[in-house]
Amino acid sequence: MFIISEISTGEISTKSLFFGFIFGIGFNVHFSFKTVQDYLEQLNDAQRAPVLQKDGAMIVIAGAGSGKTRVLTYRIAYLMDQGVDAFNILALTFTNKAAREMKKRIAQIVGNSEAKNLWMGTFHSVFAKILRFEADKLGYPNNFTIYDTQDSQSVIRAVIKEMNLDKDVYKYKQVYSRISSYKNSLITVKAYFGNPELQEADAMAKMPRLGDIYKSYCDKCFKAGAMDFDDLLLKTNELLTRFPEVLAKYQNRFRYILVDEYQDTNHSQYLIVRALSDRFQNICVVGDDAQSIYAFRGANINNILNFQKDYDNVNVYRLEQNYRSTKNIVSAANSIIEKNKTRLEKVVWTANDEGAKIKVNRTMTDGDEGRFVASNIFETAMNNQSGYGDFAVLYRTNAQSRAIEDALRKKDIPYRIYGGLSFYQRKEIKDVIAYLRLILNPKDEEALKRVINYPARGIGQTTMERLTVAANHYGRSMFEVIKALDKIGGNLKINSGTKNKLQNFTTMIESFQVLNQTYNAFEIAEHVTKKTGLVTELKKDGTPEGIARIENIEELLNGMRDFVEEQKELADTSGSLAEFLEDVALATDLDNDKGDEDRVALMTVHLAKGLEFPYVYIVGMEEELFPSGMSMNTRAELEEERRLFYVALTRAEKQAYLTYTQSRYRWGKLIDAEPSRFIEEIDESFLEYLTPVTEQRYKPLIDADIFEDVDRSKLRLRKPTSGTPPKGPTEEQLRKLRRLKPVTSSTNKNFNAKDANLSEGTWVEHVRFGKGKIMKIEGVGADTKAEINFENGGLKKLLLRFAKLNVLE
DNA sequence: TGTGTTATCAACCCT
DNA sequence: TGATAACACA
Repeated sequence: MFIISEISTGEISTKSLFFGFIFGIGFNVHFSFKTVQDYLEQLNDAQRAPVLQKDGAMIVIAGAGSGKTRVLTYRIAYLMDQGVDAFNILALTFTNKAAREMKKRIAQIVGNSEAKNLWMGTFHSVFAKILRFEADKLGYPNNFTIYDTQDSQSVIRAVIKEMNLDKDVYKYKQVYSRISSYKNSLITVKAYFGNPELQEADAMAKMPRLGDIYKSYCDKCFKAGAMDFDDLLLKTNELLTRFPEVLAKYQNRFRYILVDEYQDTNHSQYLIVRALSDRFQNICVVGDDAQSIYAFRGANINNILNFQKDYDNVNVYRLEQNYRSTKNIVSAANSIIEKNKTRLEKVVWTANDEGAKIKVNRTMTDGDEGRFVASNIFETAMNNQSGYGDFAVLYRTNAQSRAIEDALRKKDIPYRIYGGLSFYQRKEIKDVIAYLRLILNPKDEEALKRVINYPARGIGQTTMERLTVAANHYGRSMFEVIKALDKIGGNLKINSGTKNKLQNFTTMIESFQVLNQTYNAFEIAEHVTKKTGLVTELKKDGTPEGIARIENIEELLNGMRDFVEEQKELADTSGSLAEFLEDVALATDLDNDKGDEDRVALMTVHLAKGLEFPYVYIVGMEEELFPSGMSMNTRAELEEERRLFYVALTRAEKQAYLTYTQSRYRWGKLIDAEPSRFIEEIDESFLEYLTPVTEQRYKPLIDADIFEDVDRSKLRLRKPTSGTPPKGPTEEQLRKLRRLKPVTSSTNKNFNAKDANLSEGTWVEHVRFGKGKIMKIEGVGADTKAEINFENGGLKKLLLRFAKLNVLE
């Protein structure tokens, strides 16, 4: 027992010896070997306290960068050290990636073989697993398909069409999001029809048939043996409420529950946690109300705000020391979040260096903005000898990535875009996946519709419609109808040629099913891509796009091979197709990240939650964009945008940049923009303006960049269509540009109302509000405000140095 | 039935 | 602008 002799710490439980033993053998025989106690010493007092409270309910309010992941990992390790069986611990995280990383870290402390037994993952993946096990109780097959958003929306579109409803009134995306929010609030179809208020609300929104759509949608999913994302939570709730013995089983199993990012849980998730923790009440939730950014998809910030009321004797812990960022960044972020009214008391501070001020930069166009970011990254990387992996560009919407990408590419700076159209959403990938889905669940109508005639097999629209009718009539899936064509074919008007084609298809799928019993995911997929003719089809195509698609399929296959290899190392899994598909269905964009590339990261602020980078560029700091124009109607919405900005800013370790432009292409049009109010909200002492607000850089009315951008957009056209003459700015754009030459400088600090020819009684025109008369001017310099009565917008008070006004003669 | 072109429509954040 | 549905045509 040479290992034990190395241990110098006084009190060690046998368990930690045991874990240490495994750890020592498994990882490093020469080791500097550590015990759980050693790790505890790495925590500060505030972090250690929640780790050491073994039982009971507790909430850890963790400021940005305060080491909450450490607390969670060490708490789990400590529980195991105290004799809690890994099988009895459930840890729910926000992303799969977070779960994987945490598991890895725990394995380093307690040993791989024990960590493996932890239940750790996102709500969706953990309960998908449980549902697979218990599906029959709810009438679902245990090989149920998980529909993604596209699948769900496609079903809804079909329902709307079937019911002969006006698709302009019943917009499928809107319908989907309404249904989704019902599900997240646990309003089932039955509950919906039992609640006149809801029906009335939908009627008011001109969608009186919403309930019927909802019902039909659920029926279709059920028949297809499919659950959508929201079902994974809704059905779990159903399972736990309807079957007390099942509830008891999982309560007994998950004696210790930990929930990360608790501020972003929705009602459905909240109830699951409540139910599971009800018996033992060993519940630890971690979160930061200041970082709650998912209200738009049903997250309820009240879950964290009210946690103390939900359990007896809740201990509240606060992590307030930030280890990530400079004093400047922390203080700036604090000055922002203070503006929010609904929040828990907490003071984030740091012992780190003062650091550089946050740099604010203004440009003329979004193209300029991209070029600024690119050259700044280039210079900073050179000057500080940093790798490109130290940089992140964060934006509010995916559409903004384009200008940044263009600029980075021109400078040959390597980058990686996260999110957007993810790998698994590409057509060719979805096609392969659809075949694989059909193998496991032939009732999966969305998958069937997708591939039954791709590659072309001569099965057309008419045939499909006839099959749909028959499927509805017999209450069977299309696959089953095809199988039974010989018996019912007569009434279907499907000729024998078509019948043959259909049956060839089902026979092919069935042959795959047979193979699936002996081969792993990778082998099946390779066989499928060959046998179905998918690759042959793409090879025929021959275009660069077609070749890229083949490469993507190859990448998918490589990914599957890796997956199978990885699963082999874990004893309890086999790398089966079923396991792979579940992974894919619930994968997020971050999950594909290997993290080993030295590239600039481009992503939305939402995606950046939980990450950190030395240098962060927050671009598009403009009104209507950040804060988003769609989220400025209520105080709650605006506060969420502010929290989002808080999240963005607190990603930065050393240096943050805020950039905005004066005009930007949006929706294909050049529109003008004003700087975001969030820049103003930061205490000025933390900011440094790179484009001094006093300096008036002369810009010609028609900026060269504008032409450049217009020209580039033309170059992007794949096929230069014949004869269309090159277009400069349209007459309308020119008119707008002329009109918009601001009378009041957009950033002039020494603004003087007289110089701008503004006085009480002057008639002016505003870009958005139109014509109006100045009623009153108040304040001096940068703070000069005017009260203007707009003909269409009513009385508004505008800060003149930002308002773009035109004097009307 | 398949293909190429035109018209229309939507446009954030995401498991 | 770009994605996709609808449409015209071979």
